[in-house]
Amino acid sequence: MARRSDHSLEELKALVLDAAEALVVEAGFSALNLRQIAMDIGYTVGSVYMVFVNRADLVMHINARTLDAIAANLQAVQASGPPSIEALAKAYLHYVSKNFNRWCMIFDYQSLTDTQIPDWYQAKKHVLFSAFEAYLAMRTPEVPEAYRKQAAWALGCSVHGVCLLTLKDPIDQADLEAAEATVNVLLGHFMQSWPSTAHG
Amino acid sequence: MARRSDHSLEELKALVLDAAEALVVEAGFSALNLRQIAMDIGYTVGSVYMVFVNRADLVMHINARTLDAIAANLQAVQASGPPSIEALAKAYLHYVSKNFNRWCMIFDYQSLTDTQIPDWYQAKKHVLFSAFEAYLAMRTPEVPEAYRKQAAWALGCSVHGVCLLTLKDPIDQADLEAAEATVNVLLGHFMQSWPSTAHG
DNA sequence: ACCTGAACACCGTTCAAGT
DNA sequence: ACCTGAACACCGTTCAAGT
Repeated sequence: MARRSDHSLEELKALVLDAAEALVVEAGFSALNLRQIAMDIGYTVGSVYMVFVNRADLVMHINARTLDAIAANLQAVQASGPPSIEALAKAYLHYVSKNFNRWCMIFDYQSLTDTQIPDWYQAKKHVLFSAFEAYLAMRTPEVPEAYRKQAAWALGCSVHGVCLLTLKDPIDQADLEAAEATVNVLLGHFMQSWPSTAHG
Repeated sequence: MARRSDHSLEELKALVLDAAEALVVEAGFSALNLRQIAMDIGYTVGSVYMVFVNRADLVMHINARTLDAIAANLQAVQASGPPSIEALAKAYLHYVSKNFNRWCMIFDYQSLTDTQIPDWYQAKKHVLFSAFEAYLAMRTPEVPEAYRKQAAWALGCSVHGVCLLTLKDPIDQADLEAAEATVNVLLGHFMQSWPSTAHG
């Protein structure tokens, strides 16, 4: 069987990615099955290895999309209103609650791969927190950059931790509201004493 | 072959648990292999199912041990010095850094099981944050309990999030110090404006 | 009653063979 | 050059058969 005129390798890669993402959204990380993906797009398992080196690589590329989507979400919030750190956190919370399975898989990847995580992927993870940093820079430009970065990292990790421990698989409204309330308590107290004189 | 005089079922269960824990500590969640465990303790795979319902159940019981160990650690810190929330957080950080693979598996379990997580296990996870709550209760008894609980939950989630995003597999001293610094920034700012007048 | 060992179903991954 | 399909190694899980 010669090359299929149906799809280029680029297109095949996109097909695999889309099918895999659909499985994850539907039923989570454990449902990401290479044979299922191949069947869904009308190819066989071997073809998946033409466009991804292995399952971990596929997972990583789905995660990259997820991280990009979150970053775009946060940037949209920043662009479309007065600067507010509560609004940023709320946007993050909402994305997570609406895309829980995809979001969870970001952490599954770490225990999945034995090889070194590539730099471009690591960088994407940090982009998430640049929104917080930009907010702090705008509000308190006098604070040294190093301290500001650390504070943004602390806040990002915190909001993240609240999501992880407060939300669970079938997200209900109560969970989401509880997470929002917790985040607001956290940000409220933190920002009330920001900036501190003790930075440096 | 009749019942082995070697071990009672209780003892067999402990053998499996110890062997499994050793594998996880050594090489992480993905190394937890039932055939390997059986070989290590001189039984066959089937015997594991005499004392655990399945792999997820075994993982859960290892996690329960881990959570108990963390709780004991935090209680020891509280008992052995002046109350300090920084000391509590530092103890948590140190436990995580010294038992990283075991700690990580706590989250792998959630995406591992399809069945409902039992209440006694869910409760253990919350015990982690009771240390923070006890500290807040001691320091500011006038704050309403509900608000205090929420603040403790917020702080617990935050410290947790910092661990998750700052520490990675081979823990080096630099990572640990960065995590400590981040946590100190966070707790410093939060406690500086605690209690707020806006609680309720 | 306890334990084995082989079977089953199902993975990810590879690769010689086809067109 | 692209794609298949079968094989391989390795899982978790089950269970009839042994002692």
